[in-house]
Amino acid sequence: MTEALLDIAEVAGRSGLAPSALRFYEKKGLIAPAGRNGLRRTYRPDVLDRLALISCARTAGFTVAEIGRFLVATPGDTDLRARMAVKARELEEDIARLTRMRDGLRHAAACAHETLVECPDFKRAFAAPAQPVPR
Amino acid sequence: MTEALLDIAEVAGRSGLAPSALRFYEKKGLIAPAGRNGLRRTYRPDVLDRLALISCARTAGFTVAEIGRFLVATPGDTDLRARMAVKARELEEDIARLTRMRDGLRHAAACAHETLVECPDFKRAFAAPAQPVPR
DNA sequence: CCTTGACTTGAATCGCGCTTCAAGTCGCAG
DNA sequence: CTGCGACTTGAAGCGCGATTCAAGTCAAGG
Repeated sequence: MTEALLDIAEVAGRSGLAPSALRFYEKKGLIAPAGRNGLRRTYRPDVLDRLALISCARTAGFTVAEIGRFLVATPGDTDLRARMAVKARELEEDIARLTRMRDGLRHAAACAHETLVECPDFKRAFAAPAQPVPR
Repeated sequence: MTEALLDIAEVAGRSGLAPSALRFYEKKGLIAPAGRNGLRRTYRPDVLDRLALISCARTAGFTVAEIGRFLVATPGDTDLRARMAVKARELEEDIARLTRMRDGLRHAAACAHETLVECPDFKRAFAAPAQPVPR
């Protein structure tokens, strides 16, 4: 356990993130090094969990700022809990959209219309509820 | 049917996109006006379907360039079909990630740990298979 | 001690997807 | 014909999420 701390390069390697990204996240308050070895940042291993979470949230469409807010959440922060619930609902919609898109793509990879746009099945997948605008 | 064509403002209104976005998409080859009325672009009504598709694809994470490529796809373009299949598989993963994220958020909105990061249930939701790196 | 080479910093740059802006052009009502 | 106002253009700007760069600093090894 004398080697408990990870060098930034180590963290970069294991997390799959660039060192520059780690510094970027630090500047944004998402992570913090445990200390330094000379100038070199060193991290506690559990930063890897945090980074996994961050990556996941990023690819789920959260902005870095949002993630930062979530990461400092305490149980008393009902405001933030509400925001989380909202986000969960938004994710629901995103999932539905992605699912439609996936099905559309699957069909598109198989159907035989001149161009995608002419495939009625494909189009049907995107009766997007963007702006109903009846008239 | 003498009024078959839509003015750009009309299209913007019905599609929920800004006129500037329409011009932007045109520059990128995603859409084309049917003609002009003076300087004013006019569109065939079916451009709305196309725009719905585009919006959907955008929110599904496709870049404008990708969408452009998909839109000109012909049945013979096996390359592109392959790419679509790949995209469909990627979407699958995205959906899985979003689902995990949603579940994590739902839990987070309810659980009672000091900070999110300390909630083992929450963390468990993100055993991200980013970089396994066994040793 | 002096080199090596991986890190450090802040600032600049990039790619994407638009939006905004200044300046110009048109159709149409009066 | 005149003026209004909604459009046109190309170019510049913006927000985000990083990456890249130049210049500096450090620990360890020869």
